[in-house]
Amino acid sequence: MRILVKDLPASIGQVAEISGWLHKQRKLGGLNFINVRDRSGIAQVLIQDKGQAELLRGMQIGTVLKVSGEVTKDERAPGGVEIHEPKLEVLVPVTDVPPIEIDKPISHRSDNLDTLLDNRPLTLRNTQEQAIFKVQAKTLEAFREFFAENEFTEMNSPKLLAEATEGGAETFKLDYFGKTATLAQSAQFYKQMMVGVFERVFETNPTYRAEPSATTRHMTEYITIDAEMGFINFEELINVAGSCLISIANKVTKDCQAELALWNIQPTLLPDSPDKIPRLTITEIHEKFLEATKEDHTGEDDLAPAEERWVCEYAKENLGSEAVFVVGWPSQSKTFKFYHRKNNEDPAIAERADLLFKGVEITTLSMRENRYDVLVEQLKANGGEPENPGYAPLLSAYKYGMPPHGGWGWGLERTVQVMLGLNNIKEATLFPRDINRLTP
RNA sequence: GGGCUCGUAGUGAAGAGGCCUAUCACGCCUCCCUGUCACGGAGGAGAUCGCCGGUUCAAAUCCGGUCGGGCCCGCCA
Repeated sequence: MRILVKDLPASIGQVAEISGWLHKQRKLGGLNFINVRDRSGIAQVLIQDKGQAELLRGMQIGTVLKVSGEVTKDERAPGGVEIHEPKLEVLVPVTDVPPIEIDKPISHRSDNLDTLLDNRPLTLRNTQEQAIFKVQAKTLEAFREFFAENEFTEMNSPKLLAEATEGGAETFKLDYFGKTATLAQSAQFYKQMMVGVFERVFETNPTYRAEPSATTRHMTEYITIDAEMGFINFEELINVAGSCLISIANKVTKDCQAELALWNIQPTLLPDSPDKIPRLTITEIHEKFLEATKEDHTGEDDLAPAEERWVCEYAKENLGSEAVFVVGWPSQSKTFKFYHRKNNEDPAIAERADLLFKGVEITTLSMRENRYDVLVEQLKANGGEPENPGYAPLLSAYKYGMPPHGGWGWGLERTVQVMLGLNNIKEATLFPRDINRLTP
């Protein structure tokens, strides 16, 4: 019966059977070492028998093997355990030489991204690549855990839509039985409608943007962690997002030590409570950045990427946090969406914040305007037509009782990208889609 | 969409007018090797230098075009 590589130490002295992929061979003549990889790790097998060694002649990395032999304690073996006097069975022979080596770190230089991504089915077998996506899975798990603890209900909204109504991003259009459908650019309206149902909802959903962006942090398809909650104010909303980041960072730090070590990641610096995550206004950041770099962005109603990187470094050095909430967004600006809520005391300011983490904008959160009449006004002011049938479901939810509410869209891949210090978001995506890439 | 940049064996790199019949490392093949773990040693195969055209006695190298990447900016998650 098969056991996993990770359980070998518990079987010392016994005959055990493992199955997996041939990951690496080191032949020393009468003494041959092979590494066998399964889902739990990599085991060393010592082959001395000539006949057994001969079974591997011509077998390439990736050959699927069943190996049974005596589990032996040996300080010289990695992990202190290896399999001796094995009986090998080739379950699936691989005789073609793989296009890429997977037993050592694969180049992540931007010039070589194509090789990394074109060969995804193989490059993902590399343990360092696997680590990225274990961290991503753990991050998702941490999100779900956080949402469960805070009584959010998980939802799923349609990605095939009749037309684009939210505005802002370009949408993909496709033929839908003779009509035109669009791919969802966000779950915004649906999660707001669901606030009227469950108060607190979240969704981990694919999001499609037809923006011709060519940067290290944009893709045409990515995963958004959407959350929306009712009966909350702006300060509370920010603190929930901050708590969420802290609990994710803590869980990943605790549960992914081996994976983080593979990428030489230092522990994340975050305060122990969300109210201690710095809040800086756009104006403050423009001014500090100007002072520090002599580069002037004052007066602009958004941050430049260089400012985002800089302010996170600044906060790390001076404020004990690698995360920063950017507040003080002007409501007279194209960054203001019609469903955003203006501050009651100062309507020139939107109740909106961006969460920057390790130099990248990972989340945008805002309070939503929950008053029907004001929403319709803002929609008109934004050039929208309330009569457009696309708004009907949302307006219906508003008309029949929407509490004060707010929420966020949180980029999963960007979060993992910065947690692992990766240069390009595509490195943190299994099968990325961007302006140039539709395969594999 | 704008600007800048890069395409050399399967992979990663060097070569920047003639020393190139293109170099190195990894991988692959053959042989040697009983404690390797980036094993080591000996030998071998593998590249019309992205493609098309031009300049030149001579082009991987210079020029133009083209195709395919990347980075930055705009925009955003």
